[in-house]
Amino acid sequence: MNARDDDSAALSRAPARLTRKGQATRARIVDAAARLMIETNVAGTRTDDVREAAGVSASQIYHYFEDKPALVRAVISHATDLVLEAQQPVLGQLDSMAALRAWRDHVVELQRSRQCAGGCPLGSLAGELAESGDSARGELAAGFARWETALREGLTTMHERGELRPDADPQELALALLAALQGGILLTQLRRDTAPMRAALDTTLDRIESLTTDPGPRTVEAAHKR
Amino acid sequence: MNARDDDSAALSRAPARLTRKGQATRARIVDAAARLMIETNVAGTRTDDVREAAGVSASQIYHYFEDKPALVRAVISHATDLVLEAQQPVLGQLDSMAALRAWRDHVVELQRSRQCAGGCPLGSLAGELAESGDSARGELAAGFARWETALREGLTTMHERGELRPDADPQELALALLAALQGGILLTQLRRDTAPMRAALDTTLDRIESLTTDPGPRTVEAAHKR
DNA sequence: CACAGAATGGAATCACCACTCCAGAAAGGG
DNA sequence: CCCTTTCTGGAGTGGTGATTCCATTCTGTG
Repeated sequence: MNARDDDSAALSRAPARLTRKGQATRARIVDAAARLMIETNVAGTRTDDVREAAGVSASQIYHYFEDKPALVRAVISHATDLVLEAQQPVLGQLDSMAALRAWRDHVVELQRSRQCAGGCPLGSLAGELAESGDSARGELAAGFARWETALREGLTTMHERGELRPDADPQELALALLAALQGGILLTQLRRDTAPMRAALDTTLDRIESLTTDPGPRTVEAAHKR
Repeated sequence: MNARDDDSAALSRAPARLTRKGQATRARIVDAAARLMIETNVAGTRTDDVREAAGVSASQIYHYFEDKPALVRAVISHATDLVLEAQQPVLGQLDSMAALRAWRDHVVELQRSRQCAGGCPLGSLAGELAESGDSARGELAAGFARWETALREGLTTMHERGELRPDADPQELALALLAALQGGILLTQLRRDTAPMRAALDTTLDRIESLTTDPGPRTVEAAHKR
């Protein structure tokens, strides 16, 4: 989704120019670090674990990154790419209730397939790093902003087409959807059960559907009032 | 809310009987540890920080707790008490839309008052410890279960009174509300702005209101269809 | 008030882990 | 194909932080 992968500057200590081989090594380090840090946690991941998983020597890591925090920043950015990619292609076309419901099914299935262990890659990094410095927090906020944008664009399209009532706010609904997903996954992770995330997403989607101008009798409200 | 504060057994290494003075010291340790671990994070909180903040000597901590994980478990339980207490008395009577909206205002104000820094005490512990062992995860799940119960009871009361439609599910709505709050706070923490948590909570509360049997023209739907 | 168990101080230990150093191999541009 | 720059291996090392030990002082009870 994002060829440059992460930083534009100042994240690496490495020389300005990276050899083809160097780029590959750097990518392997970020990839391995991301896997480990996301599966368990950042604090518990030692540089030596990364070293082994990436198949590099100790000095490599410090050849490409200033220090551990710099590596963590690269991991956050990479995690954002992973999360957004994992939701494609459906995330790019969230402009109908059917697409939104399909997206919901997709993310629920994603969690189910990993036995509800591990949270959202970006969300679990956020929980651990939110108060560990402004640079990490900014990186995380930027990641979520990209995600929110994807959600908002679909809702905005529906809004502009007149499929959502004029008084509906795509921005607010996108935020609510993202929050419902994050909170839902957290509870799902703790209970090892998808019920919380299903409840959270369905409730928010039902709300969105109730703001739909579509005359179809699909909402609970409509069914009730009929 | 909970006099015994946390464990019933096996959390302490301390002798079966605690002196009055011993109880006070133990409480001071848990209290200091909780403050530090919640404000920043668990991994970054050293036993020596706790020692200093609690005004005890190093051996005290190990007199009362097996090891750091055991202390962390006690902190989780204590954090649950703190969170639930901070929402009283409104949390105990969430049996009307007015009460729910008041609760929403209360938790938003709570975040605003701390400049949106730091997440939910229980939520941030959860994000950091969810994959750090089953005992911690169980303790966290238990904490959220207590919270969810409080929310569900209010909604169940409304349901039984007939203020919510028969097809509304208090259990599901309580879960959705808790998830919206957790996800909303996480995003709010990252952005240092209450907008995400307001969006998440309002959207979920609007959904609940739309499941209300109250004839009053208070919902957006009602206003629109009028 | 004696004494057994509990509480305390603080120095010492001990493992662990991020990070450094240096020497040598590969890359790639002119 | 030479020479500069980048890449790599791997053995340190310095600091940190969890945990222990033991001597000493309190507490509460019979």
